[in-house]
Amino acid sequence: MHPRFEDTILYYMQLSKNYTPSDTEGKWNDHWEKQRYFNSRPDGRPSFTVVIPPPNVTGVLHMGHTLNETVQDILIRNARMRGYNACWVPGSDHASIATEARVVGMLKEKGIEKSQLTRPEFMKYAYEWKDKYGGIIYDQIRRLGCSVDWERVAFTMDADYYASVIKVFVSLYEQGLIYRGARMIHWDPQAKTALSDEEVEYRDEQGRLYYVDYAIVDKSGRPTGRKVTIATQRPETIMGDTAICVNPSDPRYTDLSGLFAVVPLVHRQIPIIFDEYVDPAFGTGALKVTPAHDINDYNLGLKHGLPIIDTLNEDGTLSPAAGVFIGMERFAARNAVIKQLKVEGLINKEEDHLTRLGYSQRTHAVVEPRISTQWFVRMKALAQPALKAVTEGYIHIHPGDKFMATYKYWLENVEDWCISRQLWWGQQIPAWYAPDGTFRVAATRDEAYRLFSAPDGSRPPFGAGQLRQDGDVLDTWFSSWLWPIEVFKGITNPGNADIRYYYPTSVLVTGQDIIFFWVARMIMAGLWYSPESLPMEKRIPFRHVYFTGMVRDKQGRKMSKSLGNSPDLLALIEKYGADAVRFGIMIASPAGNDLLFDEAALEQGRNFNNKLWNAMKLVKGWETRLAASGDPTPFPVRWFENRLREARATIEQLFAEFRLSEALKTLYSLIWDDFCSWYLEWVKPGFEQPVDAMVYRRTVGFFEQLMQLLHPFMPFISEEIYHLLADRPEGDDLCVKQFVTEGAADADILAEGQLLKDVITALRDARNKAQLKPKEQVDLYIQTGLKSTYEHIGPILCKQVNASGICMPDTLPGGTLTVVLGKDKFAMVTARILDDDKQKEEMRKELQYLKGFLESVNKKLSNERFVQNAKPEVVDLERKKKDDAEAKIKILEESLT
RNA sequence: GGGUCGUUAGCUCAGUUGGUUAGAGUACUACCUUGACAUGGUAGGGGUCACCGGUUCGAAUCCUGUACGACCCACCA
Repeated sequence: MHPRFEDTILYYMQLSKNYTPSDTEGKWNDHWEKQRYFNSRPDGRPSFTVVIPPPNVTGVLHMGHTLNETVQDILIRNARMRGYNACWVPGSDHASIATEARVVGMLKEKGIEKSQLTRPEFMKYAYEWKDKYGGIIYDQIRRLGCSVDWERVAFTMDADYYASVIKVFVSLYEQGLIYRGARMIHWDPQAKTALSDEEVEYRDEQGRLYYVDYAIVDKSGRPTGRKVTIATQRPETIMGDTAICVNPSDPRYTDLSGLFAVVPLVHRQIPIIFDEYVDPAFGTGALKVTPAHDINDYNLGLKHGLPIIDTLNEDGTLSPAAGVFIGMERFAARNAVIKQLKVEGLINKEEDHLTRLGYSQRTHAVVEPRISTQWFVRMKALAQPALKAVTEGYIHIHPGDKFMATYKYWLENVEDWCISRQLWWGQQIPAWYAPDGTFRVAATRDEAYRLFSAPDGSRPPFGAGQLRQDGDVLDTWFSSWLWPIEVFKGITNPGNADIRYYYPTSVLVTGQDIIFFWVARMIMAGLWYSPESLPMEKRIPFRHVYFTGMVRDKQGRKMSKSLGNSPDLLALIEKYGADAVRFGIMIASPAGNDLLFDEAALEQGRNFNNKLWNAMKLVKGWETRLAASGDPTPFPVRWFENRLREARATIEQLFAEFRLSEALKTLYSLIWDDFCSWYLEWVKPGFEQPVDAMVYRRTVGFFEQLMQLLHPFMPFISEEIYHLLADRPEGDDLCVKQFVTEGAADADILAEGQLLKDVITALRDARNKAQLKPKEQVDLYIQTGLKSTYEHIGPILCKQVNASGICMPDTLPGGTLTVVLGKDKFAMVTARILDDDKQKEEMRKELQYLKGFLESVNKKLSNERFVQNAKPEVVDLERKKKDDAEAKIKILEESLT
């Protein structure tokens, strides 16, 4: 006996008017988990594996996550119901810089500066933060109905996971793919760390261009009276200038050869250099070169052997090397420099200038180009196979190839990846420095110490305790790129049973915004760390990538905290129910398209819940008044059986193409229109009339199948209704009920059903237009060549258009409500006199339309080239259209006279 | 500057290899509350498929170009 089924009868008697999600969702979550339906272990079935894109432990889930998790759950539940061993691994990402920035902010509010804390003290706060927000995220995932295996929760800073990251670092270093060096990198002065190129976001902004005069002197420093004006947006960097550069072909400046310029404010003498790089048309055609603070200037400096003067501290204040305004914040310093230059009369012009500024993705501080010693991954070697995996079709990207070009371009032009971060929250870089500054890379201090030994085995002249570990941590993506492997311990315990069974994962569902950060790098890592003996299709981390779009608000704006347009997921679940939230977010969300989030869609989902609930109440209500079965299978049952087969095939096809919102739309229409509006109305008995027992049994069967199809999308209500429809033995839950394959649909029966629907609609329309009240009964006469068809759909037709009965005479009675559909003509005789003129008016309109239609068809058919070139079936179709239209016109014209 | 994608009903979107005078949801209009559901029922109105040109018997669909929009990439101070 099902654990809660003893209450069913009582529960049924109390069935509420509307569906109440909060009564069922917690109950089913508990039940599914207790039955361990979501827990997966390798077995003989094929695996279907999804690893969750681990949310950052920085806060709560937003609507973008909601969309991604819903898509994943639909795929996982569908697979679970189709014979796969479905495994969905949940987890979260430590999100190094993002979390550290939030923790620092939280501490600041408490009046604690990070600089006052030791590293272990800080880590303690960070772990507390992680536990708090990780818990919130997991609760949200559960409330949404996500069928993840909670025994497989992974976190990118778990001990094993940490070890895997270190192991990968060491091995890439040993393979020469990681190096340490001084390079120009992007610096976040707020977080005081280096960033990768990908972590910088650019925004167009209105800047200002200042024209500054530099005096020209000869090589012994004597004034020449000549001056050069340069244009700059960053006057605060002039103290770092080490040259002035002009284009060698620029006639305005040829005389400057061999002369020097004097840097304003600091009065340092710098050379004039010549390089094609300078565009004579921009500004004044003269460029100040500041190698420490601009990537182009850095490259110019390298080429011309210029010194580098770093005038900024790590926090963005001016360093002693600046000589003036030391310690002043960079933007304040800019204003101070401008003011001083004006005092000295050296600024002769200012103008607005559109520019692009780089911001730190996480702290939103303006980044500084900065020369700094960091760790890098050589990307070229890793990129090659990753490119091949996608271009050669081992990994399929959905939708279509929309992102292929982007992916290809990035990999073909990829730069080395700066992976060191000057932070504490993350995996600490396993490099160990001797007192003399040399280092070795190893997973442990002892191992590193051993590496310092001379080739003859003699010990180094210092103790292991004197080794100092690199203080930096690794970029968070340097750990998450291992996610699909290490959640199955594929790096810390290679070749184990899990990794062999679950890897490669089946599909990765994620936002298109992290295609470079994560998707491309996971492919690199997957290929690099899978045994080379395996074929490509076993080394890729996933077979399909499903990109979801960005969730925006109704007005198309990005969801953000500052705009306050990002709804709270739990509040939405409270208000509409988890199924309705899932429905609402999926219904208008084709892969890769941005989704304009509108609560109206959730309302539609809630209404759909209610519709299902009431249909269940209707069907359950028949249970107590069953009559013995009469006829062979009645028409509505035969029709819906085939309609269901047809829709099932469509839905399976849409799943195969990852067109999930289309599948949901198909299902929605199947349930609401075909099942509720047509089928149930056709088989519904009159008030307090008995129901054919076989019809009841078949109807319950249909309902179950519909709930099964719906289950991946709306798991809670479908499971609830499944159990309310019948008593179920232990373990018979929709959640794990396997789909059965059925035969093909019978096209003839579907066509008859369509005819019936069309006739009903046409007759109802005529009744409406004649302003007949629903209660006014008519006598129905039909003139048709399909008498046998109308004989078996007749009773339904009568009920649906409120006719007392049907006659099929050779000629129809006059003075009636007349309807023409195809080659059939219908007449409804009413108890009262109808407005004949109005009816004729309708018929004339119809006639006019038909004549236009016929004309267009005739035009085609009289075109010889059409008849010659078009496919025969197309021509036949046109001929048929012509016949039908002519027949209908004839009937209409007869009726009018 | 380079690239990708998009433009179909008031709004959000389908429209499969070119072939019924273009479909759905939502919004809108009219009518309907006695028996599943007004979070509902029945029916209806609504589109020159962004624009110009081309290919074709035939174009929302294929091709040139234009306009507008979104996104990505790029070292022009």
